[in-house]
Order: sequence, then structure tokens, then C-alpha cells
Amino acid sequence: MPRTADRPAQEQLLSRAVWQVLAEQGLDRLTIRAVAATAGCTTGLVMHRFPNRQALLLHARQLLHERTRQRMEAREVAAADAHAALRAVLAQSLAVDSDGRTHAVVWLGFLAAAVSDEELAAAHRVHNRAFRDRLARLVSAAAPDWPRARVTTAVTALAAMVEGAAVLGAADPEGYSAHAQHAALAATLTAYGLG
Amino acid sequence: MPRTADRPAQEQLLSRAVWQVLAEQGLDRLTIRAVAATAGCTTGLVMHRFPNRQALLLHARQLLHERTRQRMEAREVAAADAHAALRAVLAQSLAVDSDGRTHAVVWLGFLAAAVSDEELAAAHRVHNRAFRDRLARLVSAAAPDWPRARVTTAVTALAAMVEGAAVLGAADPEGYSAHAQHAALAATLTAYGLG
DNA sequence: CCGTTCCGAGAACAGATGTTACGGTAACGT
DNA sequence: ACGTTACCGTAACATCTGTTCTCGGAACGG
Repeated sequence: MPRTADRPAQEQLLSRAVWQVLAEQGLDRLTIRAVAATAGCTTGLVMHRFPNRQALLLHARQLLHERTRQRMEAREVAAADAHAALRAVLAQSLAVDSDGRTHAVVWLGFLAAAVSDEELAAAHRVHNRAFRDRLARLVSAAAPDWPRARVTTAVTALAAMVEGAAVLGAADPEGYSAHAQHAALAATLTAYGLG
Repeated sequence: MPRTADRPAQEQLLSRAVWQVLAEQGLDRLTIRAVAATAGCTTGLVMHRFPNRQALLLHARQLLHERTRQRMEAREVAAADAHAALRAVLAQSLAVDSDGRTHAVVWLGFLAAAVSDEELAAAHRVHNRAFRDRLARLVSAAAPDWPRARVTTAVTALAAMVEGAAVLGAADPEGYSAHAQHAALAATLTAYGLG
């Protein structure tokens, strides 16, 4: 056998580089060379780990999903009750701190790219469906007597609200301050009787 | 004098082409050549009308704002009362019909581009501020006894909701059907006591 | 009818990007 | 030791992009 490379370590190194480029330069600057430069290697290694740029993009999309899921689950577990869990999971999507803003910027980039990329669109649909399923479970737990239709509508509205606040906050941090985003979420939950 | 070209008509033609390319092919395919091909001319004309790509983008962004404003004003004037006007203006942002979906896709593209383009970001801020001012006026008319802070928070939440629903509907029309989007908006307005 | 003057097509160019091909090298089995 | 084989740095290649430049030509004033 030839020399054995530490594949997991390299993939993590490249994943981290992909994420860093995505956060600092945006999706359109996510080039093979930019990733290689950030990872401190050459394009040869990158093209050796990924067959083409599309695979690199899909990997980055998966990375976003994985990080988001971890953040959500940590918040959900740490919550005291169903209401707190719902609020915490929703607040995770907001662009209120540095990490959340980065998430929102990256998510926005992938969403815009999904318009002309069927694979990215499919990935978006899968992950967004999972997000809404999680919200539906939390809403049902917080309001056990709601009929299914009401839960579904509330989930759609709440998901749209936090994602909208996130992208608006990503593009205009001053116009959509952390306080304003939290207040909007709290007011909406209260209005729905979920506060 | 040499032959006189109809500059405004050409600028509108090119802006429309920018819009069409953005809606059909996405942000990353928005090139000078794609715009020229869609407009049925050569890159020479494009570069003759606009000093560079940036100016072309800004003009198209302005066109999007102008069209959105006209749609909103028409709906606001046609509404019977303050509640109907608020609902109509908000519903205009949704991606419920073909035109609305195109608007949402283009708006999403410009928003994503604004992340790494300060001029587009500034344009977004200006237009979004105007949108929120309009919403604040309508909410105040629909609920005259609300204090200013409550109006501001409701406007932030409502704006985030419809824009979020629009971009989610743009990327996943089946997951966010016209019915689902309208139901989410109606439920939110009802929850806020603005239905 | 002609010169002037702008218009716009289209080639040309430099830079960036995805992708492929080649070659050195280091580890592993024998 | 040594051949084999995967690993990966390097560079070349083709393509695409924004931008510049040139030149033919059409419209208008005289």
C-alpha cells in the first residue's frame, strides 16, 4: 500500500476552509483555489478529495445543515419546557450574533444558488422539511389541543418569520438589530398564544 | 447629429433582460453576455449604455423597486379599508402567482448579491426602509391606539414573515404553496389582531 | 449629395476558474 | 532493499468573464 493519508482530518480541514471562505467571501467566491489557499494546500488536494466543484458545494451545504442541526438540538435539549424549546429553536435561526449572522449569510447564499441548481434545491427542500417537522413537533407539544391544520399554518408562519428576519438581518444588521429580531419573534409567539 | 438612440427604452430593455436572466438562470449566470443575448443585442450595446456591470445591476435593482412600489400602491388604493390595505400590501410580497414568484426570485438574487456588494446593500436598505415605513403607516391606520413600539415590532415581524415566505416559496413552490402562504399571512394578521 | 458625428457590432485582451494531466515522492509489502 | 502504488504538488489547458478598442455605418445638417 502507498502512503495512507488521514482522510477524516483532511476532510475536516477542507470543510473548515470551505466554511471560512463561505463566511468571509460569500458563495460566489467559493472557488477551488480560494478553498485550497485557506486550507493551506494546493488545488490538487481539493480536487483529489472532491471530484468537482459541485461536490464541494453539496458538501458545504451538508455542512451547513449539520451545524444548524447541532445548534438546534443543543438548544432544544437545554430548554426547560416546550415553550422555551420552541422559542430557543426559532431564535437559533435569527441573525443575532456573529455566528448566527454567518449562518444566515451562508444560508442565503445557498438559497439563491438553489434557484438555478436542482441539486442544491433538493437539498434545501430536504433540510427545510426537517426544520418544519421539528417545529411542528415543538408546536404540538406547546399547544397539544391544536388541530393539525392550525399547527401546520403556525409552523409555516413561524418558519417564514425567523428565516425572513435572518436574511433581512444578514443584509441589514443595523436595520434588523438583535433586539428587533428577538422582539419580533417574542411578539409573534405571544400573538399566537405560544409565548 | 448622428442617429439618435432611444436611451430610456434601451435601458429598460436591458434592465428587463437583467431581470429575466436573474429569474431564469440565477445570480451566478448573470453575465454581460447573457444579458445581451436575452436582450437580443451584443455586449457592445450593453457596455455602451452602462459604464460597467455594476451600473447595470444597480439600474436593474432600481427597476425592481419601481415595479414593486407600483404593485403595492395599486393594491393599497384599491383596498376598502385599512385592514384590507395592510393585507393586500403584505400579500403583494408573497410568491403566490407567476409574477410574484419571479419578483421573489429576483429579490432573493439581489439580496444575496448585496452581501458582498456594498452598493446593492445600500439600495436594499433604502428600499426595505421604505417598505417598512409603508407598513408602519398601514398598521397605525389599522390599529390607531397602538403605541409606536408595538407598531414597530409588528412591522418587523410582518415584513420578515412575508419576505421569508416569499423566498421560501421561490425556492420550494410545492412546499410553500399559494394556499399555505396566504393561510400563514392570514393567521399571523389574525393573531396580531390586525385581521 | 456629402461630411460629420454618434451608435453599436464584434473582435481582442487580461484575468480568473474548473478541470485534466504529469511527475516526484513517500509509504508499504515482499 | 526495492518495486509498486496511492498521494498530491504543479502546471498546463480550455473556457468564461468583464472590459477595451476599433471600425463600419447610419442619420442628420449643410
